[in-house]
Amino acid sequence: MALRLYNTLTRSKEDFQTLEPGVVKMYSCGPTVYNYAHIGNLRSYIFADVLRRALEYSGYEVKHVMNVTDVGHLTSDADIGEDKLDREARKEGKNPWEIARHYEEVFFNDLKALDIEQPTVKCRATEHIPDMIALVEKLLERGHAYETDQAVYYDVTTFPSYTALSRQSLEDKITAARQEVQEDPGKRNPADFALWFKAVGRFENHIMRWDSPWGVGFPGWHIECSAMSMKYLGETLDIHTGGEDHIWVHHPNETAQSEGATGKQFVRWWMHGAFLVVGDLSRGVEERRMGKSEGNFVRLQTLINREYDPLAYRYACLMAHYRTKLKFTWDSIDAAASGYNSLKDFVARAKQIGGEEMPWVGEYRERFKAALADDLNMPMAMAAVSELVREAEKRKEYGVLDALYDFDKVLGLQLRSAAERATNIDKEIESLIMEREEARATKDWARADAIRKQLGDQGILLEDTPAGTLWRRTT
RNA sequence: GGCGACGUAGCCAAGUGGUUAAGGCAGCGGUCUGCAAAAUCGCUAUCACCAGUUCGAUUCUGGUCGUCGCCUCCA
Repeated sequence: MALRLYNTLTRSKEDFQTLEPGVVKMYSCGPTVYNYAHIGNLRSYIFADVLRRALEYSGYEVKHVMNVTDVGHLTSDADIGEDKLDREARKEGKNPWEIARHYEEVFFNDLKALDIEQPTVKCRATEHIPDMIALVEKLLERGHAYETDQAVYYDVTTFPSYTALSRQSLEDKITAARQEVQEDPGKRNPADFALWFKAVGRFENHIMRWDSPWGVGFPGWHIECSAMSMKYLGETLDIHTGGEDHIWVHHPNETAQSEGATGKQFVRWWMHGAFLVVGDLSRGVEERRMGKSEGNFVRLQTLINREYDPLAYRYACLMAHYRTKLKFTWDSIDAAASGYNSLKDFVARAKQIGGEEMPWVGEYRERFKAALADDLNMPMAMAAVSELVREAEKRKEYGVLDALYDFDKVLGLQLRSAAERATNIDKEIESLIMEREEARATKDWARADAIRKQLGDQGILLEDTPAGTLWRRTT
């Protein structure tokens, strides 16, 4: 199956092909582990996961690398500011490494709950400092970088295609827009960004620090992605994913660093996921990105506490295209939960009734694949799923599980295990159901209803259908 | 101030220069049903507004209004 994927670099959909036949080298910008990830962050990883699964579904082997930013980024612009990990560390009375490990663990647990495949390689920034230093040295050698008494900077004027991805002219940007921003007077251009910070001035007490050719300090906040992606995947990646906010700063910087060092194309497909937007959830939606200071911070755990299945959130994400912002409301997650539940109910029913796959199912297989191939149009793929289900019900031909389980390789909604869990009953319950069948045959409604009630109390719902009595666990 | 995106039914959300504008959720009415549950049928959108291009625009162009994002670490 040939995929067409939207490339931010060209702002168009292109026929996807790998550099090396059959193998996709894919890198995803991972989390900064100084706080919990919210569901907006997680949407990006669901997007990357669907992409990865679609590639695997298409027959590729995917080498997927994700970084863990445990160095901490600065809280404000440019060359000053408090390190986020340091700040959290002081607040919680732990050292930055402990903080980072905690949030990292929670993050990967969230991914697991969302049935997101683990990256082939997870790499921590703090464990790749020598790789970063080597890269900075190379950039210095090649004349892309310069040193001041505060830091080592990348000189963006040495990289002519710096704005190719962002398509924003540097002149138009406001620099030092915020009062607290203090620029290093040694910087040559406002857009120059740090490759290495020296532990001087405001950073004198920075907790995380390493030796380097430029003295004790810590790496800049873009260099890790260049160093680690090239270390594990080579100088040219097939796909690089991230949130759409990275189009203008982080990814151009990564490109400048990598291509500046190698002289080769860094990324062939840049792919960016759109934001989840949300407002004051107590009052309906005002479209606003989720943020810690916005009062709209929803974690996966928040959903779990409200008794939503994490996969209902995944389902909600699948109902919107990855390049379109998705409005999150309690109504929308309710809608997703209902839709997901009825899909699970259907597979449980189909599993019990069974049947051979009829030729008409082929049309839906084709529709699903076509939707997937068209830049991961999951809403359209999900529509094909819904219509497949409706068609099966209408025809009373339930041999559609092979197709649905096949689709689920990409959807990641755990349909097979949901069906198995829902229909798995022990001997005792089975014999009660049979007893009830006999009672119904003799119109002993009192006994039949008593058994229905008894099983209902155990979380087992019975459905009397022309095909016999079906059951499923509702808990 | 600069750049960009978006505005489709009660809610979420696809899509297209021209037969009936996907799908999900919610709602209403009917069928089926011992009960229950499910299923099924029907109903619910002049595609923000204005103008232009066109034989024809929701889809292209321009403008207006509104919303949002980026320009600063942030998915």
